[in-house]
Order: sequence, then C-alpha cells, then structure tokens
Amino acid sequence: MFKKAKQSRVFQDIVEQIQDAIINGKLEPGAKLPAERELKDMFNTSRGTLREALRVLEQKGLIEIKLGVSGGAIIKHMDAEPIVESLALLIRSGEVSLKHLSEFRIKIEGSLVEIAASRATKEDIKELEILFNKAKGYYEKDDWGNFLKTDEKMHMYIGTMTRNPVFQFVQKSIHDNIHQYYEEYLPMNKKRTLENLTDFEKIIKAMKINDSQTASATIIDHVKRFNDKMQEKIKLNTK
Amino acid sequence: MFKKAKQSRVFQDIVEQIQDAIINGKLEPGAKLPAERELKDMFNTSRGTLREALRVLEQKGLIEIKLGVSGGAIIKHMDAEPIVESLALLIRSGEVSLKHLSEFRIKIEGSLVEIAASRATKEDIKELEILFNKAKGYYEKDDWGNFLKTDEKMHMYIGTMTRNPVFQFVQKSIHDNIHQYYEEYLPMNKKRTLENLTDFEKIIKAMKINDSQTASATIIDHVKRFNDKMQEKIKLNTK
DNA sequence: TGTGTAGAATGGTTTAACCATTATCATTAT
DNA sequence: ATAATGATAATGGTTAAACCATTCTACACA
Repeated sequence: MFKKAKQSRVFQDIVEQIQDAIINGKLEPGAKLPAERELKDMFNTSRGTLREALRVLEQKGLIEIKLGVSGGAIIKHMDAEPIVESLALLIRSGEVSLKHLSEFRIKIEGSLVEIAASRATKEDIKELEILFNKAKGYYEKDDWGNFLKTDEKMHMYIGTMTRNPVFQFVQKSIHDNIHQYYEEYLPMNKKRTLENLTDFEKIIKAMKINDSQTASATIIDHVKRFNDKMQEKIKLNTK
Repeated sequence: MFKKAKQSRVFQDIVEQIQDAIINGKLEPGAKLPAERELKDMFNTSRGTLREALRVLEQKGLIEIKLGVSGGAIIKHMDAEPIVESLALLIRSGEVSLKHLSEFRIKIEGSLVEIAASRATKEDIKELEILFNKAKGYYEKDDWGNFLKTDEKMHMYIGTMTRNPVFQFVQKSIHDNIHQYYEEYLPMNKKRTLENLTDFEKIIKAMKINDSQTASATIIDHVKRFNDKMQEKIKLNTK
C-alpha cells in the first residue's frame, strides 16, 4: 500500500538538483559550476557533503572536475562512457565472457548494418571508402595494429550511419570492451586479413545499391570470422 | 608516445583497491566491509576521503550502504542497474527518443527470441505457459496494469532463456526504460490485447518445435504493434 | 619583448566533533 | 514468564575549520 519512505541524504538531494538542471538544459555542456566553497553556501551545506554529491555526478559522467585556479566542475556532454564502464565491470568480474559478448555482437552488428545500409548517403559511402583505403594501406604494409584500429573505425562509422544513438552507444560499448582481447588473441594473418578487406569491399558495394540484406549478411560473416579466430586462439592457449 | 600521467586522488586509489578485491572474488556478494572508522585507518586516510570512495563504489553498483548499528557497506551482486540508469539519463536528456529505443528494441528482441527458441528447454516452455495463462486471466478481467506487467515478465523470461547475460542486461535496460511510456501512451484496447495474447501463443508453439524463425518473426510483429500504438498516441497528444 | 616568479583561487585532504538511525540488551510493568 | 519500554552503543550522515597541492594570472625584471 505504501512505498517505503525513502531515506534522505543531503548529498542525494544536491545530486538530483544539479542533475535535473543539466537534463532540463538549464546547465549546458561546457558550463562551469561555481566553486565548491560557493556551492556549499548555495545549498546551505558543508563542503564534505557537497563533495560527495560531486563524486556521484562525476561517476555518472555528468561533470568533469579540473584542478587549480579557474578549475572546477564542468558540465560534460553525455555519452556512452558510463555504460562502457559498467559493461567492462561485468566482463572483468566474469559475469560476461568473450563468447557471450561475441554472440551478442554478431546479432547486433547484423541489424546495425542493415539499418545503416538503408540510410546510407553519398557522404557516408565516401567516408567509408576513405577508411577502407586506409585499411588497405595498412594491410599492404603489414601494419597489423593500425589495420585493426581502422577496421574498428569502420565499424563505428557504420554505427553513426544508423542515425540512432542507441545503436551507436551499444556499438561503442561492445567494441571498447572487446578490444582488450584483440592484442592477446588476434594474431596477424595475411590471408584472413585480406578476407576481411574483401568483406568491407562487398559491404560498401552493397550499400551503394541499398542492398541491405547483402551488407548485413556480409558483416555477420565478417564478425563471425573475427570471433572464430579469437576463440581458436583462446582454446590453444588454455590447452 | 606517452600516456598522460594520471593525477592521483586518494579516494580513487581506495575505489580501485576495493573494486579489484570484489572483481577478484576476495570480497563476495553479501560480505560486509569494516566500519568507516576502521577502513579509514586501514587505508591510512581521513573519513571524508574514504566516504568519497564509498560514494563512487555505491554509484557503480558495487556496494550498498545500510544505516544504524550493524549497518555498513555490503558487497552487492553485479547487475544491469547502472546501465539501466545511464540509459535512463540519456533518454531523459533527449539524446535518445522513444523512436530510437523502439527501433533498437525491435531488432534486439528479434535476435533474442531466435536464440531463446533454439535453446528452449521443457522447463522454459512450462514457465512461459504459466505466465501466458496469468496474462490471459488479466485480459479476461480487463486488468490492464497487471496484463502489462505479465507481458513484460514474459519478455524478460525469454531474455533469461538465451543463457547470455548480455542479452538479459540489454533486455532489462530497454524494458525498464520503455516502461515509463506505457501508462501514458498505451491505452487499453481489448481487441489489440487479444492480438498480443495470440502472438505469445504462436511464439510458445513455435518454441516447442524449435522453429526459431517463426518465433522471431512473431515477436517482431508483436513489438512493432506495441510501438505503433504508442507512436499513434504520441502523435495525437502533440497535435 | 620575453621570462620567471609570487600570489591567489581552486580542488584535495585532514581532523575532530556532533547528529540521526537502528540493533541490542536491560528494565519494568503486567 | 512475557511483553512493552527505554537506555546504550555502534554505525553512517553532517558540519566546521584549517591546511596542502595544483594551476592560472599578473607583474616585475632582464
């Protein structure tokens, strides 16, 4: 019948007030909060309590704190970073394995490419081709590290093409967290790298004619091959 | 060439030490940290600084703090709550709209049901049928609120059936956040509610014979219909 | 004109005290 | 004996005042 009376903590009230001001646009990204010693008076509290509130806001990714004179709390642009970090925690704790993450990635990236292909503009294609040629260059120079980075950039750019921030956030969360496995488990392999390049060529070609089915099917193969490589390596390592 | 020298804050060091202990399993869920006045001595710091560290850990969803004697910081089970909250922030700030969320949900839930169907056990089917009959009961009693709750439970249970925590976390994040729109934008409609029930009947039947394609296609229709209803209502409201 | 240094503003930390909440245990009334 | 009542102590929550560390700014000086 009744809701449990929420127990009030002063710092929580401060967090909510500042958070609401940010959400309502009263505080825009880039704006600077007053100094701690001023804020403490505005909220009629102590500096310690105020600082606990700032810690929470910082952890939520809403503010960033700089040191020194003219330092202070600055309103940040909201992004996927807190989600990336939370997911990283779940992975590190063993609740989520590479297998889980890969299975999810295959599904999500298939959908994502399908949408991206259906919304691709000429500028998008041009951007993808620039990235593709960069990747090709790194492939020819056997620069595995930069090849991987560019490959990832293509994946992220396809996320942008969906024009849907949810897909972009999820794409970033997955890639940031799967990236840690790359160096350890993804050995350079010229033949397979070429296959990956060919995949992207196919995807771009499909996007040009809005063939979202082919684009989607190709990326799914692409991601599967990537993950299979890693899984193989993991099995070898644990044998 | 160099990484920016991270500036050290005492409370960050405390956060990392405790977080690592949790991740490594040295501190298991349910365990209680020593009292603040003891911890402060163990870390050789002040209570204020220690409390800032506890605020961060609390915000990360790693600990829960209870009041009074025999209170203190208790290690929590990790769950999707921090992700749910971060996504909620992105939605409330307007970075993510209902349309964005729905588009994502349709894709993810299609994949999720496909996997769930391929892994369904007899016990899973039984559990779904129990929920289905509950929903049917609420439908017949015109209990719209409980019907929605049960509908959501079915969606969440299908997430469990994937045996993949990533899908479960995402499913929870989406549903918790889309739920706030239900009351406002989902009017009771006997005919359409029946359609939804029929959908679940089809899905369960398909799962029984491991027909993941039909199950997936059906849930996609189901979710689309749900969202279309809401979108219609939103359009009417904003006219 | 450039360079270095002193000052001041700001966040980071410490200390010590008091307040508020709650489990526990002793006291008391029935 | 048992149940209500109240005192006690442990714990988190808050406050205050001081000092430290970092960094921007302005001024003096070469």
